[in-house]
Amino acid sequence: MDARTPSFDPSPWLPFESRRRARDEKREAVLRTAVHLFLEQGYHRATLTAVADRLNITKPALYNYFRSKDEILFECWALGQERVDEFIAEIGAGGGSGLAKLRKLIRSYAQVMATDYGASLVRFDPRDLTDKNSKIVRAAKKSIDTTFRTYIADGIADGSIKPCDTKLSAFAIAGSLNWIGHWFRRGGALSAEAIAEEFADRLTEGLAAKPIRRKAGPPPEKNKRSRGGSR
Amino acid sequence: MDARTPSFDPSPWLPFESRRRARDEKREAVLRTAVHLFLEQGYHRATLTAVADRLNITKPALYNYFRSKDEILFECWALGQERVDEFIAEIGAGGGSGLAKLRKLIRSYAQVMATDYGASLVRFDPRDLTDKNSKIVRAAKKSIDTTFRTYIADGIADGSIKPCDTKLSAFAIAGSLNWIGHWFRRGGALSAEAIAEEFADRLTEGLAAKPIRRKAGPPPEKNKRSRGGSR
DNA sequence: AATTTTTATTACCAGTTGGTAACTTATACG
DNA sequence: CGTATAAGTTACCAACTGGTAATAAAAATT
Repeated sequence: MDARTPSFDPSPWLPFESRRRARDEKREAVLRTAVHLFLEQGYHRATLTAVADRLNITKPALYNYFRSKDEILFECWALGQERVDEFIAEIGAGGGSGLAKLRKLIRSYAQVMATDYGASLVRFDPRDLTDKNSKIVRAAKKSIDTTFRTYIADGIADGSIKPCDTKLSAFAIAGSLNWIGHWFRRGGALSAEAIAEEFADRLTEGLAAKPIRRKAGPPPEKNKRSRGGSR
Repeated sequence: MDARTPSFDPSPWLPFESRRRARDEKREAVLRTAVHLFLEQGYHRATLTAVADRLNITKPALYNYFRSKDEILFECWALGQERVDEFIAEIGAGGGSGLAKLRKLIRSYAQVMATDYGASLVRFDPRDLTDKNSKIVRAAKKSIDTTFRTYIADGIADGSIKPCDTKLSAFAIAGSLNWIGHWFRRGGALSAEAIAEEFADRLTEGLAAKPIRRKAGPPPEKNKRSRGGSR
């Protein structure tokens, strides 16, 4: 794990690279610890001293990597948003009907929500950020909402989705997905993938113009219930 | 921008007016102001001084009615929970299939979510409360979840709802509903009643064993508007 | 080995805010 | 009217916590 420069290293660049990498690694470690603690205790209750303690350093050391507590919060959010931007770009680049794109969106979004950085997209309060960053967050949220609505509208236009109120439908779907960030627990009864699959079906069942083709077997079977109690 | 309209003052403590209102009325006024401010600024950013200011009194005066800030928070939550308990009792007392009960539940829950006290059920963090109250909140949340699951299971049992994963279905529905507390704005384009109606349809469309009977006319039209609030 | 740069620590401060004590004023009541 | 009680106000504090020198230690560079 130690990326220290080997003494026999011929390149004068590698030391620099490794140094930079070490720094980035530490920065990331701070974020990982911070997002975890912020989620666990809540942003306001979680102190920087507590974050530092978990990293075996002291509070002022954190200021070598971040300028302020709210900057850390913002970076956590940004990492989650990055994931979202990625798959949205992917889906946008690919083809398919509006319904198909919507289902992809749901699947990907659900899986991101099941991660710490993903949860930070909905569990943190933008009002804790600077005005500037708060605006960025709001714009991103708006953009996600627009994506949902666009795909739904696309689906209505191409006939894959029944005519419906795009705004309310988008809210309904986004609500179910965002909620994942609140109840999902790693290692629980449900895997992120299973949730993603199920939600892609469930949340579009009512919207699909035609019944959704299942992977195998005839439509619904027995009551497949999962063991209760997570939360 | 829910404007603070200084044109009229809902506070019982009018600057130079008689101060002989009932104690309970004042207590309620504190809660109304507090829940509003807590939602507007977030619990931690909202100071008791700010709450008091809006009521034309000073911070220590608040302590005539409440013992602490977190007690105020808890009472706000409790008022919202009271509404929920009420309609859950009502629905439980009435009859109907599992699907019918579920739809009633969705309708009522959606409408409560569109109120300040309702939103406080999902916008406030139980970790800000004392351990004791925090437990009460968690128990209540669990109970709501159980209600959702029970109605779904009832529906499956009586044939009104297609076999499905009760846990995930409950989460999906609750998520959509809880999300209302985050985006709903009074005086916006959508009324609480319209949202409630639409959600009762949309969120059960995929679950219903048989197509839902609409109030009138053939299935979906473009941009259908649900009108006529029941209840 | 000496020097510069990076990284971490100790010590500390400032601003905020929930909460309290002492005191004052208004209302109810005998 | 005079007294008791409830309700408000002013003044204040204690504790917490984000953030900042000043400084030491470690690492890289020369």
